[in-house]
Amino acid sequence: MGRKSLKEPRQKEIIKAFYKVAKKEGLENASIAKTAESIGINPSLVMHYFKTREHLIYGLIEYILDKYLLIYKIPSEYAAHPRDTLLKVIDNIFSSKWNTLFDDSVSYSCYSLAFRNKIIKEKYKKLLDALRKRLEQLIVDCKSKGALVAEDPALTADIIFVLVDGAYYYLSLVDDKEEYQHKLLQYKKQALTHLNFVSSAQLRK
Amino acid sequence: MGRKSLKEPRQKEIIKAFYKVAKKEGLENASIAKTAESIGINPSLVMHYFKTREHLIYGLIEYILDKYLLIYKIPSEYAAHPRDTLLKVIDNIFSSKWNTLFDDSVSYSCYSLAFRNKIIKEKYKKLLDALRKRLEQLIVDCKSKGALVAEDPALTADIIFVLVDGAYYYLSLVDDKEEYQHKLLQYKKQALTHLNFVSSAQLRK
DNA sequence: ATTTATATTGAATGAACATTCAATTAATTT
DNA sequence: AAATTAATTGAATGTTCATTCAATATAAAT
Repeated sequence: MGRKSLKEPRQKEIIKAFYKVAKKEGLENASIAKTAESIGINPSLVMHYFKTREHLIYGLIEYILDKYLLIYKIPSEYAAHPRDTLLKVIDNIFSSKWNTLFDDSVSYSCYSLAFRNKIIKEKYKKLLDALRKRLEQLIVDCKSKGALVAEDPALTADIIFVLVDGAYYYLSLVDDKEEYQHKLLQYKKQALTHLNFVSSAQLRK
Repeated sequence: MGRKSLKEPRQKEIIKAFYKVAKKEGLENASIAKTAESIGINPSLVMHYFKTREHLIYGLIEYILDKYLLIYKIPSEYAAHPRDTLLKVIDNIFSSKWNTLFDDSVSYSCYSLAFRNKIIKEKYKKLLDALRKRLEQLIVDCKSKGALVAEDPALTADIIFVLVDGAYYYLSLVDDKEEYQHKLLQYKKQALTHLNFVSSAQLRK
């Protein structure tokens, strides 16, 4: 009996609002008051659903992960063939789609908190590992079909994401659109080289 | 006439203090009051030398650059041979020396500010480019001695730093010492592979 | 010793902050 | 309709913050 709980949807709503404020003004300026005001609720309500501001940030990191995992969502017409799937995912990673998933500014700010907060560190590690695991699985699928050569799929996936993270670390500072596209393509080529795809000619042998 | 200016040394002293506070409590918690107190001066004095807190951060970024450039300082016994120099620098980059240069937490926090502040963005871009340029020069030196094959030294240097930045992005979240060392070695090998050194056997030909 | 420029202090400002607590409102069950 | 449970509000707390301004102290030059 009693009133139905609105906990889950409310929490998600608050996290989304918190993210929006952080995106606009920076995580360090994203306050509970601003968050509450942006969705027309009382600041106390935020505190009701999140013990502290830190807990709100924990929620935000889970939200980041959900968003980033969307790079693995690809149109169903690709999904039938592992090779096409993997190539499409690489396309997603090295394209403007990456930036539409989640604001890098917020992501880096959350990341920097990991250095002084164990829980955040664990959550972020989990995030990076989740992204790697999914890519590893795609590589394994390709390998089993003979579409590529990979001695150690986990390592390959890891190196690819090292490239990705390093790439956007630099690219985020590049304003010139041409330079941006040029570099992005270079980095993508690097990643593809690493993936060691078997050429169609070789496949036919 | 009038009193001698203490501007430069005082500014540097304040920046160092600011860095120390940021290292300990996080950049977002590094206040002018705490910084001033840590070196026993009045907060107003900080404001006297830095118009705003932002200007203090600008100074901090220049300080970061100075520190990071120290990876290129190597013992003189290596300096005679480009190959040894480059290898030593790679050693420096992929070793615990990297972390002693500058606190990653502070660095990432500054970096994240680039997304909402053009000046910081430019300064950080300059920082990354400076690190790349120095490495490029080392590669060019090696190339001219025939110690390695590099079609495009600038690109090679860029890719190496993409690997470095991506590597530490992940490694900063790894607590397990063994895993850390293992991964670090893997990443270092990647970097060395990219450098395309000519083997001593080939050199003798 | 007076002038001059800079260093340094001290007090005050108002704004924003996270968090608390008690009170009220709204929905659901018996 | 009475009881119950959760949602939501409102007011208040004390702290910290960056920044300001005027006042004072100190050193160098005339």
